Amino acid sequence: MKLNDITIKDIAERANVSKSTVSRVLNDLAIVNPKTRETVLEAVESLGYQANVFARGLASGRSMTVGVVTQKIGSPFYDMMMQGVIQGFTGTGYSPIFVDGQWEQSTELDVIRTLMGRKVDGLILLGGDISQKDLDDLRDRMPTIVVGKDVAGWEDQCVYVDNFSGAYDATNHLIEFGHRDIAIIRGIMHHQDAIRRFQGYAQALSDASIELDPDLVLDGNFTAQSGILAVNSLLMRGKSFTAVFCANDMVAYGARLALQRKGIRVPEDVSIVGFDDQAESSYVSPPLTTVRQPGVEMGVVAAEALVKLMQGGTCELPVMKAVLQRRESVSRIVSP
Amino acid sequence: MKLNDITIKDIAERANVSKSTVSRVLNDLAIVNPKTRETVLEAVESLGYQANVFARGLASGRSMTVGVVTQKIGSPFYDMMMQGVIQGFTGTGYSPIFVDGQWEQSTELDVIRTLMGRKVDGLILLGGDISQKDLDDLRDRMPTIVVGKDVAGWEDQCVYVDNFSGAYDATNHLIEFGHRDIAIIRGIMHHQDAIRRFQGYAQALSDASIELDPDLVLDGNFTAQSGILAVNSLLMRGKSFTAVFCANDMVAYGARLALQRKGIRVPEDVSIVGFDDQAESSYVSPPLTTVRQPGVEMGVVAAEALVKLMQGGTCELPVMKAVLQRRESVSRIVSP
DNA sequence: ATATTTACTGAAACCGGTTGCAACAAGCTG
DNA sequence: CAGCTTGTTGCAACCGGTTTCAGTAAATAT
Repeated sequence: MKLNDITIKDIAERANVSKSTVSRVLNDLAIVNPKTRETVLEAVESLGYQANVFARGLASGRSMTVGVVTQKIGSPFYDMMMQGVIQGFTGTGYSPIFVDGQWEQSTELDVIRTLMGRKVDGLILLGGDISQKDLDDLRDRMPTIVVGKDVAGWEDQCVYVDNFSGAYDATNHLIEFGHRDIAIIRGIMHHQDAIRRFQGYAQALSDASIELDPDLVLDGNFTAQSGILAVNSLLMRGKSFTAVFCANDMVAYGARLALQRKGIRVPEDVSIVGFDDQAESSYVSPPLTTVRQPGVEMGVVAAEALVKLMQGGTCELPVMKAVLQRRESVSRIVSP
Repeated sequence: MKLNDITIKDIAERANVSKSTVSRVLNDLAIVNPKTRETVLEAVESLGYQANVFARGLASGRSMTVGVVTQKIGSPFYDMMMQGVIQGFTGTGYSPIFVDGQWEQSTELDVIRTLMGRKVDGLILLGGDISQKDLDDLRDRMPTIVVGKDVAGWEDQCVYVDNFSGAYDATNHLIEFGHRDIAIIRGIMHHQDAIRRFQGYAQALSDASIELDPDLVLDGNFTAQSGILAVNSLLMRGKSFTAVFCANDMVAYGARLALQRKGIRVPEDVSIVGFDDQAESSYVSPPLTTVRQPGVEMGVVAAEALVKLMQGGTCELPVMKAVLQRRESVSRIVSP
């Protein structure tokens, strides 16, 4: 807990060497006599020396911090990724600084500006809406990893799950269980994931020769409230359906509640599938069948990749799989 | 998006003044001729100058960053507070750095060390286990705000809710609804909140002249899984009970699921109350009666207070109320 | 008119590291 | 033994700001 005002000069004096030598030992980027090295390290140890980040940053240009732009702190999926990012950086010497883009392109550019002003060594973008051009510019300036969406030409620097196939699998699961009238509550349709998920849904229907019924396509905004609204409007219109595929788990919670309020049972009367597999989904009633996105892992992987990138290496990003978690919110349709 | 390598020297040249004058204009801590000032500001504007944080930090000792120690990223309540903290700092010029203490005293001290090495200007501790002595030491070194627990002698620097009265109210609500055999699934009992909540529970029982039955006191660890375990063990022992007060909402989810698995209905057969009011609780089935902790607000308030503290002022911290949210997981007992 | 403030500005030291370059000793080569 | 590496180290410049201190010109006091 001791705060030390011990500088490199103190170490130098204590070890009877020059500041330069101490610096060399600390960064081992030059050959130092093993004995000298030992002496210096002892001095460092006994005085509890900790380098001043500012001095180091000023002199070297490196800051040992990375900027992480998230979109909405408190949203389950982004939180998972943040958790992963922190995890991925612990022990590497880099500290993440988190900023919130709030799903606003201008805010996002603003906060990135701030981060650059803070001289971060690298950037992790969790989702986000900024233009391809700005992204490309960014990449020229500093190591950057994008998480949660794929960007054209950025194959090596993107960590994302295949939303299309996740949605396809989910929809297909419903179809296999005998469902034909499958409603979808979509996400915000200018988000890539929302689009991909819708495409996966449409493809699965098409592959099963089920015509996509526009009346069964509802729009939402990833919140539970929007799930409630969507189901209510569906019910109001008297559309018949036996299953709902939701943009994410929160929407699924809302949808389930809205159904229950009308006396419609899940899954006996209507089946529900979500997307994300947030922590609560295993424990709600009924436990939610959903597509698991490995948010934490994505964060970890992104952090590790960025470290490699910042150290001048290249990184191999694994493909992340979205896998269907079958639980109890889907039931088999008994053919009449 | 432009990255600028423009230094104070460039501004000085452009404005035909010295570096010192530019610095004075930028920090306005000395009288500068309005005309000179104008010229400098124009130069700053037109060149898009942004001060180098390292140089500034090195010279002034201030870093404009604050350290935030959380306990578990991804845990709903801490996430709410983090969200609030970020919110509270936006626009103040300070950036928060988040680190994770992982509920380990030693880790916590470690990460605080790291933060000090990064020369943060202030510290926000979200929860945490470090000793009173270490806390006191810390406070001597730098502005510190503790969130989520009360510390003796730190009245002006703690933001916390009254867990005791929250738990008291929750338990009392159950009593008023006719419950007498009220089980409790406690949190980790060396956490202050867990202790306070238990005390509130005990007091409410005592005030209603209900004897506390040790067999109805179960231990958990704030996870849904521990809620399941607790309920199962309760059921196994054949104890009769009509209500369960849970350490937090996650535990409540687990408890509900375990009951349902045994065919016990909530709230018809057994009532449940949680603590935290996380976002999902309004939408689960049945919507969970719980005690709302204003996590986001607490974060905001903490950030604002710390800013005042760092600027040499003092701060007035409002008392945060934990208020009972009555929803549908509690039912009235019909007296026989 | 001279002395003394007052208002403003610049030179230079300093913050605590990193790094290019010179220096010096020891070991080799011829 | 002179000449040249090689290994190791220190000196000093530099990174880009802040801040002390002295200095100048104008304003006020005497």
